[in-house]
Amino acid sequence: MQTTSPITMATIARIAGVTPSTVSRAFSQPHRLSQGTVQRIMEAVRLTGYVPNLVAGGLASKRSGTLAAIVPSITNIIYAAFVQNFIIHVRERGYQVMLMESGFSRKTEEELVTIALGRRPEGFLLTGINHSSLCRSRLLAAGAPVVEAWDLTESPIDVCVGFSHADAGRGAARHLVSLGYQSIAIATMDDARALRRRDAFLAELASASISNSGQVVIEGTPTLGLGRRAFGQLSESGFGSAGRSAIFCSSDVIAHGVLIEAQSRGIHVPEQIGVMGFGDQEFAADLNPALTTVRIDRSVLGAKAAEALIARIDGNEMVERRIDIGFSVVQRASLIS
Amino acid sequence: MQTTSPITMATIARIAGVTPSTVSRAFSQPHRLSQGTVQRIMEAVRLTGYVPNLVAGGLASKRSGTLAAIVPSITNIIYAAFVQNFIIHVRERGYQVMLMESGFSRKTEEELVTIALGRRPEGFLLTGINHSSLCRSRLLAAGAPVVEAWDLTESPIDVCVGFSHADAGRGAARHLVSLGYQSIAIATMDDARALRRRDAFLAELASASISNSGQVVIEGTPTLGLGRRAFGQLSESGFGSAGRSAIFCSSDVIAHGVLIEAQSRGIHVPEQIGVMGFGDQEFAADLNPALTTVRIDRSVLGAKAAEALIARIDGNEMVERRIDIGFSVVQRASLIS
DNA sequence: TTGAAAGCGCTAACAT
DNA sequence: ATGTTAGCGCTTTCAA
Repeated sequence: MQTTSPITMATIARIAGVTPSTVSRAFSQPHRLSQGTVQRIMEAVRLTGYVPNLVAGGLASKRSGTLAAIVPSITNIIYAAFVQNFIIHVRERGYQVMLMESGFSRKTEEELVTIALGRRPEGFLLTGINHSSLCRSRLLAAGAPVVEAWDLTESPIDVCVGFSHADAGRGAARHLVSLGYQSIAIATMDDARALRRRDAFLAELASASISNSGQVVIEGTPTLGLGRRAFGQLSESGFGSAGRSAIFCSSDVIAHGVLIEAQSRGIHVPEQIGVMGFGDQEFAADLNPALTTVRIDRSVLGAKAAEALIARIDGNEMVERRIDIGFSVVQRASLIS
Repeated sequence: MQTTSPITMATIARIAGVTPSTVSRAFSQPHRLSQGTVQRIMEAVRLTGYVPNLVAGGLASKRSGTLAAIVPSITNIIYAAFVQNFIIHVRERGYQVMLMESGFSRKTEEELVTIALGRRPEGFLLTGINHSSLCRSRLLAAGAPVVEAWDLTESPIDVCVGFSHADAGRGAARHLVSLGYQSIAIATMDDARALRRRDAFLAELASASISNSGQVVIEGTPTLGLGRRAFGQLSESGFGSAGRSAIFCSSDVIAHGVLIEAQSRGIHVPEQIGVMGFGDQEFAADLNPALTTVRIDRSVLGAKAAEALIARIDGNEMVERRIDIGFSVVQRASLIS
């Protein structure tokens, strides 16, 4: 479909009685043209409903006006909210985003990068710091600015913006310990970042001489059902029957499932068992009891990622290569304080 | 950023000892070339890491390989899941999707269509049948295939795929009536489709001589908090104190909020009040009690929309212009059966 | 302030 | 089976 119409810049030029280059200037630098000319051109544009072909423009100028964004999942609200903010910010700067979904697979991500490369985006937004080596090398070869979000590393492809998952895991553990919990379990997703949080979480517990009272690793996308099942398993293996117990979940959704399963088993939260989530998603504060969680500011993350990527595209070498947005623990009713 | 490199088809041609058109054919119709040639070309590609410039290709062939999709919100799981399926299907056919968010605003949608048009997508996926007249005329002028999803109309721009919201609202009302509910309230979002469901819902109640026992119209995006508040209002205005009561919510998320608020007020569902949602989102079956709802098959919707759009792009005029995917009522524990 | 000319990197007849 | 020749619709020097 050549869509729009056979109306091109030449058409407008003819109607306005100028040459195509003048029409081009009327769009890109109208102030450098005489007022009358610009007016005649705009009139012709209105008359014909002409919409400049950005694809052709991109080819000629070598600026596609396009950014590629690859996230693990767009149905996972945590990434959706993040990329939504990113998109809003870059749109203000005139960029269009091609959004792709890797499904947490490095292989898929690599393929998507290749596909995206074919459209010559001016920059890339990736999720995480874990990429296949072919993916890295392709990106490096392309020389396109790259922002890796949701994590930090000493050696980003270009620049990374996120927070330390180890610190977050440790922070969660410390919070539970400081509240006096002694029997602590964890229900974690199996993606790299969640596992990194888990490792630090368990290490911190160990250093506080609290033994890990149960662990469930969940595969796939976090859902209420998986959260319910995780708590079911833990509960049936005896967790919660001794001492002050709490469970840390690697996602608010899982924590929510745990809350529901506990409720349906007649186990009271936080009286009998404390529950802690991760993410501070929209719904966390509205649950009953309200969910204690680790807050990640997704809108700041999206904004910073956009800002950094655009700065890099604009050739700003001064951009910090490692932007830490931090996190915070939000204490709510699902844990006894 | 000209990204990738200065490697072009000419580079590959030189290395492989052929002309650029041969290289082009090696990608588009390798079977029409001698094996040796293809091999030499692919070897050169591998060697250099060459990635064809689809932007240039699109310009020359007048096929951008791109589709524009505009949804109300990507953080609303219902649209995210739908568009996710759509994307998966069209990718199989080699299409890239530029995803945009209208925020339920017709004005925004119109602007996005204009922006998208500049990139000459081969087709459009829109949400709903309600568009500004300028939006419609631009699309018509462009002559691009358009699929309007999530609703049905006798006069689509091109083709529509969805279900009857009036039927769905009526169906929900009938279900409640058939279960013997006599005091019925509704909590609805304020978007056009939800309001259409409400109107049919209330009309059906009236024709069954059941008076509407309360109505809350909610603005914005459905959240648990809004659902809780809606039930709070209803409850405080006396709803639920007389007769067999139920509340129909225009979204599962709202219904979930209602469940939580009822629980926190010590009101038992379904014993004291029945709750019915809309959408049958992933979590509906995992709530406690499991949520009765109207099921819309979002994966079928996404698939059908993709299928229809591609058929239109392929010039198939035989495509049905009105594809009804229907809906069904799923009875679960949140209503007494 | 505007025009002329030369591509951007590729595809698509048309030849051979 | 491959090469030649024109563009696709725009931007961008370089002139005037």
